[in-house]
Amino acid sequence: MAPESTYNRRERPAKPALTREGIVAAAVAVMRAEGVERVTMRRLARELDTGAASLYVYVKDTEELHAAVLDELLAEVELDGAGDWRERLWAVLGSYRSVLFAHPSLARVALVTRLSGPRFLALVEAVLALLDEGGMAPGQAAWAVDVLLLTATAAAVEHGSRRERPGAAREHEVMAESLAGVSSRTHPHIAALGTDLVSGPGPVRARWAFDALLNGALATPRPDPGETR
Amino acid sequence: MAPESTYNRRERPAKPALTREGIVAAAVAVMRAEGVERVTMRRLARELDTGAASLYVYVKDTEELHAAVLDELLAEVELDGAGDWRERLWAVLGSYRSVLFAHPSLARVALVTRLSGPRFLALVEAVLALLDEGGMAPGQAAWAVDVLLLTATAAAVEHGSRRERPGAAREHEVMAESLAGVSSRTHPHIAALGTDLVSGPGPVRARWAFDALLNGALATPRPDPGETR
DNA sequence: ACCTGAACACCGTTCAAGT
DNA sequence: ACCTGAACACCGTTCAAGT
Repeated sequence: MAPESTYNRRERPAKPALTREGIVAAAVAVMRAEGVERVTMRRLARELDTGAASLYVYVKDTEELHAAVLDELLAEVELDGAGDWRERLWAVLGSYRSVLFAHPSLARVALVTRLSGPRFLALVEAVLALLDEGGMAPGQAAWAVDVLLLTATAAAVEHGSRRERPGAAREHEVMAESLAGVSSRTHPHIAALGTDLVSGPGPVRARWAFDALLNGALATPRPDPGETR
Repeated sequence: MAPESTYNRRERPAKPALTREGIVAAAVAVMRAEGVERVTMRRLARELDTGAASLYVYVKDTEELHAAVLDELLAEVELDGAGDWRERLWAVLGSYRSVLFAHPSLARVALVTRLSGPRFLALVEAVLALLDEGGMAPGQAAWAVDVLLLTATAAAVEHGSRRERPGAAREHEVMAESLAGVSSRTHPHIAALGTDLVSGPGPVRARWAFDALLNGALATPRPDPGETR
C-alpha cells in the first residue's frame, strides 16, 4: 500500500499511473473493448486498482471523461485526400462519420458535449481550409462548418443507435409500416411518397444531403448584421 | 379497463390506472416536473404504487417509454401559420425546436430513437405539404424533410445540453478560449475567423442554416437511381 | 496534495412465485 | 394474464478520514 521502496513499484508494471493521461488511456481501452457506456468512474477505478472517488482529482465528471475519450478517437480521422476540393471534403466528413459509426455510443457524446480538444480543432481547420479552397465566403464557411459537422454527427448517432441495439433491425420496419399504414386522407403527402421517405442506401442519401447543404451554403449569403432581425 | 362498479373508481381518484395510457400519462407528468432523466421505471412504479417489474407488461423498455413521452409532447407543435410557405415552414420548425428547447433532455431522445408516433407523423406531413407548396420535387422533399428535422433536433440538443447543466455557461467560454488560443501557424483558417466561428445569436444562425439547406435542397437533384454509385 | 472506504441515493431488467 | 418482491448487477458523486 505504501511503496516506499523501488522493488515494490516493479511488482505491478501493467498498472497505469494514476494521472489524467493514465485515466484517459484506460478509458480508451475500455471503450474500444466494450463501448463508452462501460466507461464509468467505478469501472475505471477497478481497472486502475483504486476507488472511484480518486478519479475526481483528475477528471471533473463522467462527461468530461467521455469528451476526452472522443477527442482521442478523432485522431483516426483522415484529413488528407486526393481530388477535387468537394471530393476531399466529402472524404474528410466521411472519415469523421466512419469513426463515429465504429463507436456509435461516442457519436452521442459528440452531440451533447461542446468539443474543444486538439483533434477536433484539427478537423475544423481541415474543413475550413477546404471550404476556402472551394471559394466559400469566410462568413458563410464559419457557419457552414458547424452545420456540416452537425449533420455528420447526427447521421452517425442515428445510424449507430439503430445498429447497436438488438431489436433495432426491425425498428426500421416499424417505421416503414407506420408510414405505409398511414391514410391518404389524413396524410396525403406521406402516403404519396410512401417508402421513398425512408428509401435509398444511407450513403447515397448522405451524399445528397452533403451536396445540397454545400450548394445552399455557397449560394446563401449571411444576413446583414446591421439588420435588427 | 373494466370498471364494473363506479364507487370503486371513486375511491382513489388520483391514482392512474395501470394501463399503457396511465403509465405514459404519469411519465409525462414526471417529465414536465423534473425532466426525462427522472422518468425511470422505478420512479414511475413508485408514482403508480406498484413495482417496477409490473410496468414491463405494458412497456418494452425505458427507451420506448421515452419515445412515447416525446410523441405526447409533439402535440404542442404549432402546424398552422400565416404567410409565405417558407415563413410558415420556418415557423413549424421553429415551433418544433421550441418544444424541444423547453425539454432539452427529450431532444436527445428524438435523435436516438426512430420516432413513429401520430404527432410525429403529423409533423412530417405538415413539412411535406409546405415543401410541396414551395414547389420542391417530391423526391427531394422526401429526403429534405429528414435533414430539416434532423438539424432542428440536433440544434435543440446542443442548445438544451448547454443550458441544462450548471457549468454550461462557461463551457462556451472554454470553447471560445480554445479557438482564440489557437496558433495562426498551425490553424490559419480558425485563427482568421476567430470568434466568428461561434458568433451570432442562435436564431440568426439557425435561420441561415435553414435557408441554406432549403435553397440547396431546391437546387440539388437527386442522383439518378440507375447509376451504380 | 492525494487517496481511500464507506455511504447516499439511485438505476434496468429478470425471474420465480403468487393471484 | 397480470402483478409482485427480491435479487442481480450495476451507477455518480460526496465526504470524513487518513497518509
